[in-house]
Amino acid sequence: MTSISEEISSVIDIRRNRLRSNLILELYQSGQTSINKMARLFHASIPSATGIVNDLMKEGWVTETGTGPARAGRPPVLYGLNAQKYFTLIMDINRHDTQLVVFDLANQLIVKKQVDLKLEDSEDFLDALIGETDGFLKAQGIKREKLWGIGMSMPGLINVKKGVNQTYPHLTRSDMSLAARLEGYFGLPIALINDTHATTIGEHRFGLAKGKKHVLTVNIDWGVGLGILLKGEVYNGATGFAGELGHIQVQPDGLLCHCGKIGCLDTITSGFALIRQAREGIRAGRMTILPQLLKEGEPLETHHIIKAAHNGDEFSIDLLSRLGMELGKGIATAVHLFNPEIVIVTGVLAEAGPYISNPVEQAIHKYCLSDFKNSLSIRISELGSKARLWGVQAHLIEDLVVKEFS
Amino acid sequence: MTSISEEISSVIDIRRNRLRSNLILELYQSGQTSINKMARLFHASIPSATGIVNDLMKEGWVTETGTGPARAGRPPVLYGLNAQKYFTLIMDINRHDTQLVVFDLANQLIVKKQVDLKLEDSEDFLDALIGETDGFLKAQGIKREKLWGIGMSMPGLINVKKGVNQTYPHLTRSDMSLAARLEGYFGLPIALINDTHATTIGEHRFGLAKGKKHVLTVNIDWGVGLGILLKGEVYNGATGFAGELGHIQVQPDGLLCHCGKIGCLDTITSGFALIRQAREGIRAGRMTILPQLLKEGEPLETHHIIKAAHNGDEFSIDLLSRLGMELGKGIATAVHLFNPEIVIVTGVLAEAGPYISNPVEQAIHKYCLSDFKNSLSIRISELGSKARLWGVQAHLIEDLVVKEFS
DNA sequence: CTCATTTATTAAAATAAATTAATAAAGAGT
DNA sequence: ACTCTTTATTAATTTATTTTAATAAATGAG
Repeated sequence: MTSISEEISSVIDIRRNRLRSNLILELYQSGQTSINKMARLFHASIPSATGIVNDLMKEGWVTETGTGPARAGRPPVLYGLNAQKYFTLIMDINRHDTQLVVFDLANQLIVKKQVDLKLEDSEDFLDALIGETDGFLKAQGIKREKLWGIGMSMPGLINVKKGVNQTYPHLTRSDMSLAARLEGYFGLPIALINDTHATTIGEHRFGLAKGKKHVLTVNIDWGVGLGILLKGEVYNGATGFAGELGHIQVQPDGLLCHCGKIGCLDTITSGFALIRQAREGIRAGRMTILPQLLKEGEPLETHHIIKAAHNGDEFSIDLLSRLGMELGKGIATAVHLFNPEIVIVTGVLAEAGPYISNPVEQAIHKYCLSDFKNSLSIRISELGSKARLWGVQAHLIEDLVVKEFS
Repeated sequence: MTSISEEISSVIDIRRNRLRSNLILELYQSGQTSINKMARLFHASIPSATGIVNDLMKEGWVTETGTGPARAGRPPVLYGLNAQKYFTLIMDINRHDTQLVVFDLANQLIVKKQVDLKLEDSEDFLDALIGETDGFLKAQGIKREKLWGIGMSMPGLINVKKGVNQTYPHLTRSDMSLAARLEGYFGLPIALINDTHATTIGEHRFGLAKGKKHVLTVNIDWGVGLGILLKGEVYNGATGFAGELGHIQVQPDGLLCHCGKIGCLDTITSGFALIRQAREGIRAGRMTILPQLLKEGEPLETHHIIKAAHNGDEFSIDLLSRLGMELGKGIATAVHLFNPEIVIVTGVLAEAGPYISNPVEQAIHKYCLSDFKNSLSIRISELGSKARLWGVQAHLIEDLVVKEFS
């Protein structure tokens, strides 16, 4: 026995814990696997894998989930995570609203609530969020003990190490970081992640990017975000800001961006820019059905323009097409630098479907060297916002597993 | 004993080989380490690490290299690679000439020969290269048996898996890839790598980027190349083309690039472009000492312009400064996408020192969000072309170790 | 010179894990 | 129903490796 002071875990413990966490993660990611497969995958013997799986079953982490297919002979028993061992709480926050979701460990949605909380840079926001969440959990009768941790996605430059969103500094009060405050209040581990990064993980684990190693996700919402996945892992950059496609300069004599620079991509291809362009066009007397779509006093939003386009409104189609071209040019730049296998377009503007994706694809063909194009596919997300929610979940769980079995 | 047909290596062999290759790589990269450190590093016990080191010593891979410092008590014995176990042959090829270099495993230069072979896209080139190399090895009395492998760096889009340079397709004859031909002729493993990628590895292992995790290397030569190192590893992209900064469009109404696109960065900021700009200026009658620097009939080259700038020639300084600004703008784009810790400028134009680096830095300040700048440093390489040579060497050895101890 | 301190070496003991083998179980095909 | 094939289970055996401990070696400090 080692004394408490010299709590240096032994080599054997380290290796055993590594195997345990590998197994848990594999079970989470694959859904279910046989012992044979796991043993081969992690270079362990079958008895030894069996032993660990049995331990994990005793501890309630793992259950038998059925049997697999067999060409001949006895079919393998499949094991999976005990989906009810813990639940997770996901807070998905954006500028329009906030979703509170509870998942089980099989990514099954348990309960969900859409809350009318728009992200803004104030101390009050976090208080309101905590209040809403508390109410939600109480109403649903979900005890803190049944929660494994909290995952939180939001737009902005997120410094993961510090647990801070630098785009919304006022969410951090005095000396307590955003993550620390939530962690303190709920007594649960928090995983903070940028919304586009989360989407990328979701698409990689469960969507169009499954099995791919090099993936870009373009998220067109209020601004333009780029999610990057390289060698099968999310890439964050040195300080977590990688992928700021929205603030590369594309027009030297363009408009002033909210970031203070001139002619950023954001000033042309964001949801914000689209509305501005539409308003300008309407004011200039362009023919369009857009004004008719608005109720008395209702402000113009992106979904109106998308709807108009789907109704054949030439003006709206034109706006989306121009936006797509410019966006495609920006994506072409990213493609030259990252050389990905797949680019996935997501976000509110992805609802515009081919009105966006066609010009994007066209621009990529125009601006990319053929060497890049040949190995590249451009797709509109099929998972939609589910990618982001599942992405946060995957990120959270991967984080928790490392913590739990360190 | 397992029969030959069922050569499935056991779990124990796999683990042991992994530890062996880890140790060898660690010894190569660190130069020398103590057994204690290695055991801790790779989660093995001291006796077990000792055993493997002793085996490796018997096999001639490892030698004692001295003793390390000790605050108190017996100083640790340090072990290192046996530098003479094998030598490596490095072929460093570019459009001006070719260098043949033999290193030992401690990266010490054994012999070096500069060969007057300019890279060109023809079958003859490879024959000439093989001939020169043969002669070089014979003249130096270096037997094939003493060589562990051959590392080869050259510009162009290199498909590592296929062993082909797609920019110079004629180096590949009929059905034999470039790498396969060399491998066949010399009977040695070949590691092919893009020159800028090699430079990046060199700077990371032995230069300014040592210890950094996220590094960009900008190589300004005939064209603009970008070397990318993320999470401590070189990043190649899905098909090995990542980092084609030179062919992102920066001028919608610019010049036609040799790649067929319009207004690529290459058309403004490459060595080729610099000479074109200088010629145009001279023809337009700009005041400059450039013509005086040229001997009768000598063609203008980049080093003339750099020399003129160092002599205070305003025209040349102006040219370099404009080029630096444009290059900096391009780098700013890459910085937004990769969020690196350090950007290292290398290549022939790096010789221009502050005439290039100052405007580059200025442009980055102008075009980068402050979040990126705060954690970023821009440096001119201190290793120069040594970075590339050592980079190829490191790449080759890392490759060989994996092959040798699989 | 002696002591304290640290690394090295070696061997013995203990443990963990792999390997092996034998048997059982669960289907699929004939 | 029987064979074939594969997985599962279990136990015995063997091997590898860790752990422990005791001793030796190397150095600096007092």
